[in-house]
Amino acid sequence: VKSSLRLELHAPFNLEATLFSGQAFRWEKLESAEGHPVFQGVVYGEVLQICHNSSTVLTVSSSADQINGLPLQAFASDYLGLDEDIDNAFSPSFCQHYPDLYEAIRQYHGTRTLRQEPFEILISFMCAQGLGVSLIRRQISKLSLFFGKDISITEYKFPSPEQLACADLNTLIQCTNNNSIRAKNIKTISQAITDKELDLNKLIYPNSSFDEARRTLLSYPGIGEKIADCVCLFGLRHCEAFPIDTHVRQYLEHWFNLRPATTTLTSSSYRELAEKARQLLGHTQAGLAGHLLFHYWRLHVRGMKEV
DNA sequence: CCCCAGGCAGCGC
DNA sequence: GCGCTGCATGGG
Repeated sequence: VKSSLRLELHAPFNLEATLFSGQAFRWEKLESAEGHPVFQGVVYGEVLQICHNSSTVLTVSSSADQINGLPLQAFASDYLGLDEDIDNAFSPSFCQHYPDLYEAIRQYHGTRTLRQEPFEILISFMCAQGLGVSLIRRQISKLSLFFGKDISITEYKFPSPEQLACADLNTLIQCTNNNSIRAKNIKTISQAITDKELDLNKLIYPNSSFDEARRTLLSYPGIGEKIADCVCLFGLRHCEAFPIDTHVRQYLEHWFNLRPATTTLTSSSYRELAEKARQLLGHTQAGLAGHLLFHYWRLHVRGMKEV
């Protein structure tokens, strides 16, 4: 550990829910003998440890005093989304119409949407099609183990686009749950980034509009409406993105009686449904509100485990 | 054995 | 345009 600091919180923050609500796949909870648990992750090639010491203080330590060109404190507040206006995640009219639901979700008040590394998020959600979280996490760790650079005995940097572009296809297939189509799609988009055909940084808000970012992503094989929205929300800072997966589809129908026009989600019925959800939840923070509902639905209605 | 997991693409109609 | 199916594997 090179650098360590205290971070003052000025609004409610839920570290555990933020790291384990299904938007980050590589964070670990370290055993702590006593006191508060320490969470560890690898971001931009540096080891980051965070502990929620009290309701108003985080302790952050890292293997570097700068991450992604920012001083540790500035990086951590940005990465964790501490500036998000969580008190307004749900509009006044939503709270008025759904008071019981709003009250139930308050146990996760303080859950943020992380601003993660665009490339890692892109590949992670490309690995997430129709699989459970345990299989998704396994794929991400294998990719890091086989192709990323080792930082220490136990920690691996997530691979770069170059490393995946020139990866041995059979080794890559081993990492992607033996799905050769997925492996090939990951290679294709990694090659496009290596060749500078695709620049994810240009798609980060506000460098590009939400519509342009998702249209660009959709032009690559293996990326559909849902994955494009996940990448936009968790990796590209587009807070109006509203990913619709099987869980979201279920709760939209169960709680709000919102249904897509077709039984299998086509592009147009997906977009139509997402727009209806934005009208219900508000456009500016639809992603955060949807993420909170997603987390609550999975854990408390479906009874799934966090990790 | 079944069905479902943070889906996508290709096909027939 | 819509609906079905293959892709893969672990867990309930």
